[in-house]
Amino acid sequence: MNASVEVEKPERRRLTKPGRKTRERIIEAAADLMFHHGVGGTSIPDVQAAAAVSASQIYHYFGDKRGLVLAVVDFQTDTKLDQQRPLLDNLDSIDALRAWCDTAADRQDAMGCVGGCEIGSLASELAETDPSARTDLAVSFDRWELPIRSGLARMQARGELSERADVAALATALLAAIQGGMLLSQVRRSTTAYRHAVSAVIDHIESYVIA
Amino acid sequence: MNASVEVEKPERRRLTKPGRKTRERIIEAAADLMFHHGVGGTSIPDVQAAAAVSASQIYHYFGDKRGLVLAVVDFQTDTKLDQQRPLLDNLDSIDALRAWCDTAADRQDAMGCVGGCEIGSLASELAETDPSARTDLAVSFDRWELPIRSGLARMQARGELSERADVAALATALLAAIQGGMLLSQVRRSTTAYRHAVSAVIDHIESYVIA
DNA sequence: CCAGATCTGGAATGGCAATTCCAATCTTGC
DNA sequence: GCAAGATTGGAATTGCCATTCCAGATCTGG
Repeated sequence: MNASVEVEKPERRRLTKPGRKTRERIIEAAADLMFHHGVGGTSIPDVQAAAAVSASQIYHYFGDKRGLVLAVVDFQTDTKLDQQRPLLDNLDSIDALRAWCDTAADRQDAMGCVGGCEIGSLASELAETDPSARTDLAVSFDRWELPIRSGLARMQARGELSERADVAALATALLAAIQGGMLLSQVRRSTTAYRHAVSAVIDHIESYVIA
Repeated sequence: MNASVEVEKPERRRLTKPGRKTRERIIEAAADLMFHHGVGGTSIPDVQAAAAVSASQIYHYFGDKRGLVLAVVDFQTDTKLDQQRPLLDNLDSIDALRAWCDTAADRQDAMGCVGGCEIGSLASELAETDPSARTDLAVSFDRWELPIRSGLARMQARGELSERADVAALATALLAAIQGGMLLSQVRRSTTAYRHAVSAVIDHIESYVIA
């Protein structure tokens, strides 16, 4: 059983110290470019310039552009989830849910609603283009949804949420509201839609709260 | 009031009968390709082949690729709104809202959850790429949201919905749930997320219904 | 029917993107 | 410290794409 684990990433050991640094620099530059201009709008020469590396370095570390894109998907998922912690891991009250969503709204306002959601944008662009990216992004959304569901489940276990509440469905609904709200807000350049969307779903969750 | 209509497209008169037909064929082919492979994944030669036209015809009718994309945005908006009628114009009961959303879910299931929402996909890909496309898509979403809000407003005017309900916010929330649900469903290849998302928001709307 | 405009075919152009290659230069385990 | 392997630079290759051009065919109003 551990054989398969070792096979998963055997070449990781072959990365030297400066190599790891270069690899990381490439991913960060690519993630930034792809967030602002889309995957299709980001060329390898663009990444070269932004990361100050040569073409051979990119191909050395990622094989081809698809490989780089997959690395960016992982990076953005880790980054986005990390930046939401510790709020994300403590979504076990209505107030916590609201505060968490408000934080995202304020951050979006701060950047002028440019760019939408890092993961959602990648998902939309890659879903029909790159099958392995699609499955990776499905995992990303699962990782995002899990702490929401866990928080709701904890509320339910504590008896604060009705047994009739389907916490899995509610977590999915909230994530969907976030994604759809972000998209509308990006297009409209106003977080109003995002705020209305998450507010509606959280209000609905609140209706299951046991007074 | 009809003056503005005539001013809107003054060169339309210069399109000859076969010209209009060719133009339409190009748009339909481009819309289909861009839906399945994205705007960036659709080249002019691709459109040429699919529509059986020469390059000069595309440039004759649309100027450049951006012009074609804008035409596709308009076409997809008109098409999507039309295909939802007459349900879309009669969203003035909870049952009507549910039936309308179910129809979309069933259609999505029928195509294996491939492609997501025609408008949402364009929006995500073009929002930061093409400013005029972004504003066009903002209008598209407005056109979509309006009949939802109108239906809710009618319910409220009839006294079926509490005065405390913010019908504009609720309409936005439902549209966001649709978009986010579609995106999650596209990535997961299952309409479960879409169904949960719209169900949550419609349940919330129902909480404002006056028994 | 005919003149002017529209429409069409197909080749040419110029640029850029993805990828490859190879030689030279570091890093690291031993 | 030294070999083996990792890393890097930069040019070269190949192919495709957006766009242009122009000549010939077709259409439409009068």
